[in-house]
Amino acid sequence: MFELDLRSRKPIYEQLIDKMKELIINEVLKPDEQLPSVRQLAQQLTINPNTIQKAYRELELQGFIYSQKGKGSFVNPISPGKDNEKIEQVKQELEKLLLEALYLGVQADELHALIKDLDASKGGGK
Amino acid sequence: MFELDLRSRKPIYEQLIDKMKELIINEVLKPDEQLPSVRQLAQQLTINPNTIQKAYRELELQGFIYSQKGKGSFVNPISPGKDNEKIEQVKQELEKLLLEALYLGVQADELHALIKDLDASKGGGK
DNA sequence: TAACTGTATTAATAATAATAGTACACTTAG
DNA sequence: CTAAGTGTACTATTATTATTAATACAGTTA
Repeated sequence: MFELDLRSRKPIYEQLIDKMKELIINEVLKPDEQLPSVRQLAQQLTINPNTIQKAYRELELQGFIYSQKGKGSFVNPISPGKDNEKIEQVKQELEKLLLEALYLGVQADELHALIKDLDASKGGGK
Repeated sequence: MFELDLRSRKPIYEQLIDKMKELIINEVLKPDEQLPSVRQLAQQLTINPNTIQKAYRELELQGFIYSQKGKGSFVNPISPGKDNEKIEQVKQELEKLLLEALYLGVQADELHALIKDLDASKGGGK
């Protein structure tokens, strides 16, 4: 389910966070679906449970998952209009990247087309 | 010219890279304009010259600046159609962020509007 | 020549990432 | 209730990376 690059300069727990976010955003992991447990995933990836926990803690902070003692960790269903801070943050990052793309010569038309495609395939599996 | 957060978890040299890219992309720093020297900027920010050098080296690798022994470091004018790898990389990051925005409920229309604004103000100062 | 530039190297320290081991509280199936 | 699973917390240790420090060298320019 996960592929890690142990020799990357990017910390393992950050790679985990990115992969998880990707799976959640692409709805491979559905709302309220249970994630692999800290120990189970650690064994599967042959890394330390503490590293998994660090990733899960961060994902919970960012609002992507929720955890319950004794039960497990689950995908957090988005509550519209609730994550205003997060949305603003993402918009800011987007603005920076969009400016960079335009600076590099990417045409606005191409960006519009990209959005259109992504929006169309939203929720539609892949 | 630069504001650093020394107690941030983000390394100083990465903060420097981000600030520089921002200034270059927003054309506050013009093509072929000379950047502050390694030692000068280090003294101004009261950090080590090696840290500045590390940032400059990375910026050069990423194609944003070029450096010449004995002369200085300068903003690299973009050469259209040359930075294909970089463009692809930025597009990939963009796709991830756009998906996240859509997942959080941001409307496609809003994204289109954002691009339109950014594209319109391109090169027009701020 | 003198005073700038970038660049390279080595060493030491500070900060962070990752592992290891243990413990506790909670949930659930038996 | 018990056993085995869950998340969570904590301390300690090691490995990796970031940062500083001090030089040194090569090129440029007034």
